[in-house]
Amino acid sequence: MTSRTDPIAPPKLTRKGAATRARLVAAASRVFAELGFLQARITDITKAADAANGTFYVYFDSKEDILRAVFDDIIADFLDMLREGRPVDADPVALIDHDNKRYLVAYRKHAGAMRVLEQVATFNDEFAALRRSVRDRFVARAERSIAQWQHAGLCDPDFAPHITAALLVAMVDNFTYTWLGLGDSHDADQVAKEMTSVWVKALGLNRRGPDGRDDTP
Amino acid sequence: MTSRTDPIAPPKLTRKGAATRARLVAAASRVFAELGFLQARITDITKAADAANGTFYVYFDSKEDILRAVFDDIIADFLDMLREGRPVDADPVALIDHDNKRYLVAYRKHAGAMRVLEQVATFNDEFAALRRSVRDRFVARAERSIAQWQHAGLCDPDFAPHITAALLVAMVDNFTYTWLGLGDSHDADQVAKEMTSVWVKALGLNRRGPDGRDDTP
Amino acid sequence: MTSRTDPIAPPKLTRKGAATRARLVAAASRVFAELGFLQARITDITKAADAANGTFYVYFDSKEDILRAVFDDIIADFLDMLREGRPVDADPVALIDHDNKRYLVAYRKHAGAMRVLEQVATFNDEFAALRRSVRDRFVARAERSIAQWQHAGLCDPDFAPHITAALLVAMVDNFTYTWLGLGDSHDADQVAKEMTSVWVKALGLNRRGPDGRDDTP
Amino acid sequence: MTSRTDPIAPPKLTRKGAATRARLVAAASRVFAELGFLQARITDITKAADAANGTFYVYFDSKEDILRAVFDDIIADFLDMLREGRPVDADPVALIDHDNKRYLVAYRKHAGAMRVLEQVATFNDEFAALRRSVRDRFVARAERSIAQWQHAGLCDPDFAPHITAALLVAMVDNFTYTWLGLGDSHDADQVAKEMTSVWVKALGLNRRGPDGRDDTP
DNA sequence: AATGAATGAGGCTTCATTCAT
DNA sequence: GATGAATGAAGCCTCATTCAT
Repeated sequence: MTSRTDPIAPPKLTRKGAATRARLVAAASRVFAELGFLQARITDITKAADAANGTFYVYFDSKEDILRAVFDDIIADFLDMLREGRPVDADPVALIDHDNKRYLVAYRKHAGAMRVLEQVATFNDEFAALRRSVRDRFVARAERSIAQWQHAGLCDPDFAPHITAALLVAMVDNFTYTWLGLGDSHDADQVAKEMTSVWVKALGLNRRGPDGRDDTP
Repeated sequence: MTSRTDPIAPPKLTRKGAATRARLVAAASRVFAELGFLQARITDITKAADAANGTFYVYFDSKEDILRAVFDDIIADFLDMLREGRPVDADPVALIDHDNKRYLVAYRKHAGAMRVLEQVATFNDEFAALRRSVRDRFVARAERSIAQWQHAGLCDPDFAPHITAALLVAMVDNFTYTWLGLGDSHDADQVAKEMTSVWVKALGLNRRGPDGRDDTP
Repeated sequence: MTSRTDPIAPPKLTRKGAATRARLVAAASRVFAELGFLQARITDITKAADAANGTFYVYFDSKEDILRAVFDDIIADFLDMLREGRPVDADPVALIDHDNKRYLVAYRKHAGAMRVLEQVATFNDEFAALRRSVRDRFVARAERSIAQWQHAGLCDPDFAPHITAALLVAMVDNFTYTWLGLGDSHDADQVAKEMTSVWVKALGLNRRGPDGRDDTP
Repeated sequence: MTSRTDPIAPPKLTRKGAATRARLVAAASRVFAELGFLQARITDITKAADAANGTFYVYFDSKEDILRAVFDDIIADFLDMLREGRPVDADPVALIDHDNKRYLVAYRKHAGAMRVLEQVATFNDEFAALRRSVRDRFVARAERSIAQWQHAGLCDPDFAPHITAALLVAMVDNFTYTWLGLGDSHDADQVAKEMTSVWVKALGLNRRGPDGRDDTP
């Protein structure tokens, strides 16, 4: 059951059809965020989209299918936000700080959807894979950076990059989930600061000033 | 209708009744671990317990109710395992190392149930609260220790104990979930080592040798 | 499925057994009156009798069976109350007045059970027959009296005794049901007075004084 | 959840939908009349309507809900039949005679439904209220007429209109139920005649001839 | 393209009754 | 005689999905 959004077989939609489809996706996004995937009924979605029940199946094969479409949009935006404005050639600390802050911002924007993804991943293999792929991407990026920094003598050489990256990503990921997804209350600035601080200390990064000298006390 | 597991009104069961109830709970534990909560049907549980369908309702009101009973046992054991053998008066590093290792061992033992808890917590408020309470307990303990260490001058004084504790617990919690709950592959010894290492470095702990001298290089 | 109360095959009960059985019947009477037959569960009865579930089936075959036992007692008492103190050789009016009043008193005493009978009679042939037999007894008695009075020239000769008796019994029966069974509010003295009045006028009875003279104005 | 028959929020049905709904109501009417409310299963209704099981729940929430719809139709027709052709300015006797006869005709037409109402009223408060409201309407009308006649000097002034009206309505109501609802056998003409006769005599009505003179013997 | 009616598989739950002790 | 655990038939109801316009 391939998604209608499968780029291999792009469906030809009239302008009106595309609009209806988009309305459904937007409605689904709202409904899922509010009720969760399990609780949401097809009817809730079509009602929210002001469409007839049967219209749903003109564009989607199943609830999973429209969720896929919802995530297509959201995950793309989520990833875009993370890449956006990433400093080139910045020192490690600045980079980590930027990445963490972007993550928090992006997560806050899509907290509803992320919570849904967290839910669906617990019982659906496909979305478990999607959820994992998002994480793996971060782990891989972090791992790459860490290895580089180790190689360049910018941080401790004595730990396994992969596990450490996985640990730190788990930290960011899950803390953010409980905070923004589930409603733990924390001060945003402090969170960003401490989060970066843990990374920096865990990696044993030497903070370099603008002149390249190590300014660790 | 109150749960049959309500500690306020403990039902008086004959030996036989208690045995059947226990068989159902054990069966439910297995079935939930294998199929997940959502996928599991009452019938799966009674079949696994070799009981008639209606027997289920002699002891439990609903799938949620028996899950509660399953968790009654498992969470208690989980927490017991964490407390077990905790060194008294050990230095911080040894303590952290112990706690992390115990956590991993306990989690491995109950990985199935923990995965179920993770699932149910995404759509059921009661179990979301349970899941959170387990976490909060760890956060609180960590926070308490950290504050002590800060006060005693054993670790960095410059960070907020609560957020840092929450971050590190999130790390352990979620890494363990993806590793033991979802099947990421990692080397157990290495995980324990790096996990503790991140804590130690994040907290800026001074590792003391047996003679009490700071042996940080 | 014959009742355990079947007089043809009287069960031999020990003193203790008879007591338990009686406790169950009494409990059933209360429970049925409070919840109605349909709503009442066997469990409600045994609980009210402070007996174990299975004990019920030591003495009764089914819910219908114990209801039969409940009615055995109650209908007998109901009929006894009606016969009790019936004046011999009284004039028709006094007789009618007495019968109506006794009916109201007896009904009030057993209103709960009568309501149950009314309910059960709507779906169970056996109890429909019981309910009808109670009524038929009254109709027959009234019809007999009326025919006598017609023959004796004490009332109008121009109406069919059977239908008129059935009409007047329906009136008493059903008015009493809605009043005492369902909770319509009326003044008891007034009801008795008007009820008798309708009978007297409907039958065209000549009220005789103690000296036997017609005292109709 | 409000009933689909809620007049406040009338559902917009297509012609086809309305037809299916009507088929279900008609089927329910038949099934209830034949089996009684309690014995009837949803499946019996959908089978009789030649519809799938789930179709029932497209239009109704429960067995009670469709019964409401059945009664919506039937009670309305029942009441219409009673009003139909009521003589204006007729003398009391003619009016009573007309009302009684119409009642018998209307009841005969809807005997099945009335028996169902009698059943459901014994355990369901809503329908108990409906059943009572039908009766109260008659009592109120009778009471009004009686009071008028008393005021106009057309009948005895010495009795309480409300109780007497309630008594006479109980008579008609319940006699008719046992006769047409439960199958007592009586001659229709004779019933109507005696029924009216009891009313007339109970009320002490003076039968006026065409010239307005009292023609009571 | 859009509609909304129709479907029916599937799981839950009750509780009268039976059983083993 | 008394117990209380065990049973399973029976019917309800939901809702994703299909169908016919």
